Amino acid sequence: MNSTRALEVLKEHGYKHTKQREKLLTLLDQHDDIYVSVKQLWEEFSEDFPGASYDTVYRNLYTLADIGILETTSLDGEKQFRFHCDTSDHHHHFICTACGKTSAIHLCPVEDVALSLPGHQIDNHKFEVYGKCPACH
Amino acid sequence: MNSTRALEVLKEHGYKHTKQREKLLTLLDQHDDIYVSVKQLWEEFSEDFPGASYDTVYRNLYTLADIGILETTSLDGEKQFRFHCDTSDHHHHFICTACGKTSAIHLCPVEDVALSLPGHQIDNHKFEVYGKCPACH
DNA sequence: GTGTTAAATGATAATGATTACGATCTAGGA
DNA sequence: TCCTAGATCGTAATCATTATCATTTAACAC
Repeated sequence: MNSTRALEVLKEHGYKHTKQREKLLTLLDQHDDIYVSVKQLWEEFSEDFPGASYDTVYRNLYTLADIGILETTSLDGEKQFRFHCDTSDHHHHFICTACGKTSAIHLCPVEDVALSLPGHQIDNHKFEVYGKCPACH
Repeated sequence: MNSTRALEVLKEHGYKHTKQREKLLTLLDQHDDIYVSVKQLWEEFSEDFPGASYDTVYRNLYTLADIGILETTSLDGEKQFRFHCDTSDHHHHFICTACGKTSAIHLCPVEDVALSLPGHQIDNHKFEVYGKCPACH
């Protein structure tokens, strides 16, 4: 997923193309596969839009997550955002706790778990691995 | 883990035995293997200690988690607590989103993940499965 | 049992993330 | 160009978490 494609998806969902959204998507593009906090994005955003409402950044990030453009996680009680991976296969992420950089993990045990929990209805799951990426290690 | 053993562990760590801590542990005992929020515990706690400080419940829960008596998770941005499992083997949890009840999951893919991420230093990981338990299903 | 002291609690408020709301502005179609 | 729904701004409310400090209390020595 990238900003160009994201703008199309926004349109498909009836959302308008605004300068603010374009800027926000550009920022997300720059962070590529790195999780970024609302606060950091708002700070970067404010360089181009002085006095920008925190709510604007916040609301748009949640909108983008809602329609599947972004994926989120929560680190230390703070939500983090990044573009949703393009790959169609189900996968998870290693997350570097130093820089936020992520690496895909292409194995998931949830199928096996389902077998070991008869009578349980499984709605979703979370599997994340934390540590230091090669660059930060 | 139960309240009796927990009081011993508290003592081992140099913490005092107070009526409040005893009550809190009793409450956790009653919830057994169910994740409970600070707020709910504080409400139940307040029945015996009217006007109890929220901070007392909160602080003690974090202390108990620090010394390994409790384990925590975060649901909808709210921390939840339960007694740490007695079993010494590494495991994870299925969590019922309706009642908070947990079931142990005795398989973990983190070893395999480590192999697929050369150069990464893995510090910890989170694997949780959410859904409805047999009773709530 | 009494006194001492460090720790715990109560009362209150600060902090930070998230969410809400009304007024104003603007994108996009008529 | 005009109109209108949607977006943004400015501000503030809400909620979970954390801090502060005076008061109380558990644990220990005597």
